[in-house]
Amino acid sequence: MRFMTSLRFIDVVAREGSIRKAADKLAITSTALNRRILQIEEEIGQPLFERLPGGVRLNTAGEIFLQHIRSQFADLARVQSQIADLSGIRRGHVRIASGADALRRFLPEAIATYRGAHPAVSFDLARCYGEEAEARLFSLDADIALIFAPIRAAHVHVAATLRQQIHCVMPAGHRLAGKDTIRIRDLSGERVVLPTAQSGVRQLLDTAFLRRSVEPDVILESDSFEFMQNFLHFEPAMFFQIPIAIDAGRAGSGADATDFDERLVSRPVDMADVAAGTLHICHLKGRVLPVAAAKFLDDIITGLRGRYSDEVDQ
Amino acid sequence: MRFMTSLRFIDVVAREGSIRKAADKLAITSTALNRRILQIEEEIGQPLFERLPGGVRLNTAGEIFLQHIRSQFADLARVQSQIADLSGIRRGHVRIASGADALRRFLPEAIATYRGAHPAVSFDLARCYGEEAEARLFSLDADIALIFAPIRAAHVHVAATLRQQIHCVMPAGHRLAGKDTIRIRDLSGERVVLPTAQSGVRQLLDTAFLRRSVEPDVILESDSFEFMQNFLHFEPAMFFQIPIAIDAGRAGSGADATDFDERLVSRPVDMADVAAGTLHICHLKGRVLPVAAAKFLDDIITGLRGRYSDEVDQ
DNA sequence: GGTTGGTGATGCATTTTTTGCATCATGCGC
DNA sequence: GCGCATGATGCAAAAAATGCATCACCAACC
Repeated sequence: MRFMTSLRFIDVVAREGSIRKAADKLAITSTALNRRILQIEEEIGQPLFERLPGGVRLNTAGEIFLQHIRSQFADLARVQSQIADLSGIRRGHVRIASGADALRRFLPEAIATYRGAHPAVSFDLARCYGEEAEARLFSLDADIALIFAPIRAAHVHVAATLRQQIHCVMPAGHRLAGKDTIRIRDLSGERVVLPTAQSGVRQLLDTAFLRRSVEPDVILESDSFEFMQNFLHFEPAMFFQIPIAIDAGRAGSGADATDFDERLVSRPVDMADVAAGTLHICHLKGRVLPVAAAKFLDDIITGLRGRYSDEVDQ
Repeated sequence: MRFMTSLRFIDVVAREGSIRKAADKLAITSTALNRRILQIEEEIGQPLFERLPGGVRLNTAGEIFLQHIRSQFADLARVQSQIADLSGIRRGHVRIASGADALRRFLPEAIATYRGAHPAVSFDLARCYGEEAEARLFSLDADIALIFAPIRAAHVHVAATLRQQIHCVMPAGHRLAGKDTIRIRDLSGERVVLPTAQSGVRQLLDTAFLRRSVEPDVILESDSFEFMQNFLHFEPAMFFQIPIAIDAGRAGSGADATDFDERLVSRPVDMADVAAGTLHICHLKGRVLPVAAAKFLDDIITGLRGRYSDEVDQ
């Protein structure tokens, strides 16, 4: 889009914090970029950046203008997908910000299913924690966010929620593997691997341990499910996750997904000890999503409702 | 705004229905304009106009894209006014679509008052009937509309309403001038001047005449209050209007404005005969108005509430 | 049926704009 | 004070937009 280049340049400069770095990234000279910015500032009638010795930074006017630029880009993408839609080719691009939970099994299958129906739609998947996911919605870097944590910002619209009980995962031979549900007090002194502090699962667990005055033996912290799962093959510890990280979420699959590592078992934590957390499926409030994103959002909500009808809301 | 020119060109071409005419209006050659349009169509990946022997017309993709362009312009104006606002100079531009009623006394004073406080704000005032006013909101050619008629379109947000009883205006010596309220049956055979069929006042009157089976002697139709008012100096007829067309709407002025022609009197039509109409003060639903427009809207609603507290809603 | 007057599209020379190079001025950290 | 980063600016080259002349097309009209 030729007529948008100058605006895109401003976005990049703002992100890089330096005209020269941005120029590198954009494969043009810093002088050309510098002059484009000076020109736009002149047209606006006010500077958008403050010049610091180490680079540039947006001033207030710049922040307002940048937000406008980003919304223009998002809107243009929506319009393009709408236009492409009328010619029958359902093409488009969907950008998702998701926590590691949903990203593991649920989204791969959901996206593959969607792409089966609409092969011209491409996806962009960013793994991030709640706060960053919200920021991505706001900066229009993501269309849809799946957040397993409380929603902080008022500008986020929650399209659907899914209640998820925390599960313990442990080797099949673990002394607690025989139980149907795990009580928090069973974990006292037990070797556990915790997710990172930013994760929603971790926050629920911390609350529970504190409330029940239980102190497990925390041998490791990780933000990678794959790592934790493989680690359990070598040391008989346990880690925690929510069902959506195990199930693919498709209707008809069993309580545990068929291909979940058979040497491990997953048992729910008793609801009396740890409250169920909530997976929020959201987008930016007041924003009209591109056709593809809106359709995909609709599809995953419908899919979840089919699989977990009781736990889905809105 | 250099980076918006191509988009503005598309808007003009769509309005003119011809590349050459648009080129004239834009003071460039048709070839340059033609190529800009071809280039954008190429960037979009689809034609936006269908080429007809007598010119061009938007196709569906073009209509979608044009709507996007207009919303971009409106949004840019808002952003600019927001930016200007931070530097203390409260500058801006407010575009109003209004019926003749409000345009007569109310808006001149309201605008003058506002400009007294914010001299850098300029105004644009288009006189039009209900449907056109709604269209102007939709095409983003107006920020605010004052419509004395039912709202038809769903995309219009009504910020406030003002109930207005219809009044008869007649020479002071008219045989009905002595009455406090006028009954519709009093008008049977009476010489009256009616507003044009599109006006909200006319529609209320037509209903009333029909319901009461009263047939006045319609000697004239006009859409100009000034004309009707002056006409009454020469022939003892009567015409109809709503209070806001007489009052300036300022708190503290009498029941009739001080400078209302003293050879004429205005008497309300009995409420049993003609229902009060509603003046709608509205803007486009979902749109964030520029600072100046939002402030002005707020001001006039506050002003009306002060003057007609009982009749103002929302 | 040819003519006229309108439309948008296109090749080529010209003008305008943008870009890149070299250089300057400035401020921070060592 | 020196080195090293930053953004700004003068000037020439490259790229893009523009204008002119012309073509192809269609509808209305004589």
